[in-house]
Amino acid sequence: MAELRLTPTSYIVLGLLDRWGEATPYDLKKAVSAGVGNLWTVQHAQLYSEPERLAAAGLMRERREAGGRRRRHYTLTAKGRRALERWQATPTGDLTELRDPGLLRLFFGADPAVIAPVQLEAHRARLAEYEALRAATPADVPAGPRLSLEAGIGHEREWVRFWSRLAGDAEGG
Amino acid sequence: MAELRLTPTSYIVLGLLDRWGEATPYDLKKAVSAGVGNLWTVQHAQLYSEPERLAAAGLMRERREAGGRRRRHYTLTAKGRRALERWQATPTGDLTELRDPGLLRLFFGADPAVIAPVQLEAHRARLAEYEALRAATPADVPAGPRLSLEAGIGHEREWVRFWSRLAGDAEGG
DNA sequence: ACCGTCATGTAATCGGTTACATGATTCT
DNA sequence: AGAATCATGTAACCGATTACATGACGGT
Repeated sequence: MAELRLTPTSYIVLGLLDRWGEATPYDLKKAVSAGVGNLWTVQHAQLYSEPERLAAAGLMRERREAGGRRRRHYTLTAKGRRALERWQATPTGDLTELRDPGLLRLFFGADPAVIAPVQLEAHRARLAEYEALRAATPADVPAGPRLSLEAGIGHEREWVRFWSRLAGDAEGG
Repeated sequence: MAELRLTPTSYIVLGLLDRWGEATPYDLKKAVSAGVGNLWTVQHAQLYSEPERLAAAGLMRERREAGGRRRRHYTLTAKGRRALERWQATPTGDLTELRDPGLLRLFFGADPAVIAPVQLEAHRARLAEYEALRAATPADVPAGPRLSLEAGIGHEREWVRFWSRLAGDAEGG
């Protein structure tokens, strides 16, 4: 029940549990890949340690299978749900950094003609993937994931614009 | 001279040193704030430990002041410069994740009417800052930083579009 | 039978963040 | 003279990544 800092990873676990009702770390792993993973990756090892931390703080309950694999199943406690809701209701002025590996190279003097084509292709592929995902999205998925996907698409388009111009310049020059 | 993994932080240090010629950790801190910091933040404590790591691997040389503050001054070695150049010349297909705290809340069901206005204002402020920066940029800054700033502006515009729509929907609905 | 790939987890390492400190300037 | 901020570092902690393992299952 000690104090602990809640990180984005914590809220990802809390948020997923809120939807799933009950889940093992492996369920969480699958859930991450299926959704949030596009927006915020979590290493699978953390899906074992983080619920443990959260359980120690009383935000989740652990049930251990008696036989066989002895899997751990987690569920939110009321306290956990409150923490999640408080977080959802608290707007942030925090902004992400770009933290883009290609752009970092560019910043430090890499030749755009070298960087741009590879980045361009990677972003195009991702954009296509997102758009396919959107096309395949059933009507009943909640607004959150849908909007996040829209955001992702918007930014991928922006990257494609950016790197296209650089790749084009190199080619044309 | 042991093997070590070079992280983005490493390349930031190498890249800055390459421009500055020689610098103390505090110089690096100022250099980060002035430029790359907008794209990729580095905690100041790491600007003490990272050069040490790099020096141990032979990528940089350390000179210690004899008296007074006994500051450490670092310069690139030939090996360090080679590492930097190799990195610059190696395109990546690695892509960043969005990792946006506001979007994460949205994903997990936060109310856009709560999140959007605050995010919108923050992004507008940042956009204005970037545009001011661009306006004030002297003609002789190298292409790297200039292009990075362009990328930053593009993405901030995208965020403003995104959150505007959500804030507007909430208001209009 | 063998191979690959899910499924499922633990352990160790390490980079990065936070906290702690203190002298020097500048401002009121 | 005191407050606040800048300058300059060190130390401790911890979350996250990487590496290491092993059993089950589907296919050739």
